[in-house]
Amino acid sequence: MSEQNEQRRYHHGDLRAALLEAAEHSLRSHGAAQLSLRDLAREVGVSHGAPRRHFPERQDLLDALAENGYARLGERIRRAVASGDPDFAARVQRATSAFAHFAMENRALLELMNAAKHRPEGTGVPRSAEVAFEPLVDLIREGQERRLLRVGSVEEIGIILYATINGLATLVNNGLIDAERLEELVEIAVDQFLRGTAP
Amino acid sequence: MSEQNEQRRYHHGDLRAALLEAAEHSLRSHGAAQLSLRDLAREVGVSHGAPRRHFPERQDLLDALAENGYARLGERIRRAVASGDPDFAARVQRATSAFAHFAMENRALLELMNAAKHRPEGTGVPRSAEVAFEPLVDLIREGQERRLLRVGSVEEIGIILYATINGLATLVNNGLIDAERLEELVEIAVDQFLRGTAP
DNA sequence: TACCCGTGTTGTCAACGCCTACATATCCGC
DNA sequence: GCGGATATGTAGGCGTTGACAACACGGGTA
Repeated sequence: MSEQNEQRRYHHGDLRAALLEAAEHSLRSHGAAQLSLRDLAREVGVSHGAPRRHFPERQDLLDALAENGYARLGERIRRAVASGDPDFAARVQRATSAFAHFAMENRALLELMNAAKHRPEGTGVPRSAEVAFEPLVDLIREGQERRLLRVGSVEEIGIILYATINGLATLVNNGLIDAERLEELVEIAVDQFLRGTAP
Repeated sequence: MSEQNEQRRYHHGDLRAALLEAAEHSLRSHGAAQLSLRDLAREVGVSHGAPRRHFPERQDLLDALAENGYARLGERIRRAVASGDPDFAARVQRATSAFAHFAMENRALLELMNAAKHRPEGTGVPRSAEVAFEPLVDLIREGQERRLLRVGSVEEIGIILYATINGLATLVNNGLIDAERLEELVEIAVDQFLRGTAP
């Protein structure tokens, strides 16, 4: 098949990926509630029934988007922790700042990630979320081992830090804080966090 | 009109309130996405077009629910602060614990309150949200005045505390933490918060 | 070659939000 | 209390959606 002829070969080739990409774009510009399977099908150039093969229900597609989001968020935090000034507090600040930037660049996606509607069995989304937590948890474990933080449940303290940044981002997302203030608020919050968990 | 005859007087009497009540129930049992205006109309016993008089668009009803939620949350926090052991730290713990309980008893509502889709002009929902913040902000202001907390922007510190609890509740809501752990996590978070903001 | 099965198409259904035209009740100035 | 203005509810309809089923295509393999 000639790749230059984009017109309608019967089989799309990689419909699943194409749908996810279109969905990501639609999510970004119109929000999850406005996202329509039939719209995506039109955009990608397939019939309205085709998406069903890859996402039997609409929620399956939303879950895939959320999972993807967690993977990217985790990777981004991981990179932020690894690069730059190796000072511990600086790395924590970079990690949370990376989170905040991700949140502002992917507002609707973050809301989707925070939605309660994921598949109940859900080894999918929750699992990918835990992977995104890992770099923060690792950082806190390291801080405790190096006696920079007081001892305590590493996982619980990591969750609290994650929740704080996520909560601030949520407040920006629904218009209760201006976006420009987020960076500063995160900085203050992390400052307080480090003082509060100091040995 | 005989009040005992519940059947179909042409005018309902207080349709707006009846719709909100039915919506609250539907929200609780099926979530905001499943909430249907026509369903509510059926439940209340009016025609499918009637709700439009009180909520021209579906989002208007969701906003009203969110606003109502903020009012109740604020009131609840206010009461928690006022009653019981007057020790400062104890009052902060009670305030946040009240928040956590509200969150667990109104999961779908909290998600709605955190949604980004409120009316843009929005002197409605954001305003009512700020009212809900007030008791926390007041508490922090008092702490600073009594030299129990280090000085700093009262509003910003209040927002951070609110965001932390809200973030933890969100993690419970989407299944990343077990609900039973919330109380303990909030307690730890508030502990850290008080240490982090100590003078 | 012949078959199989993953993938895409077509047609259908019930439900929804939103709209308009119309009906009925309630309120307010006379 | 009368009568029109206004608020509130009804009836019907339009276009869109998600989900479903029956069918069409075509690449991979025995």
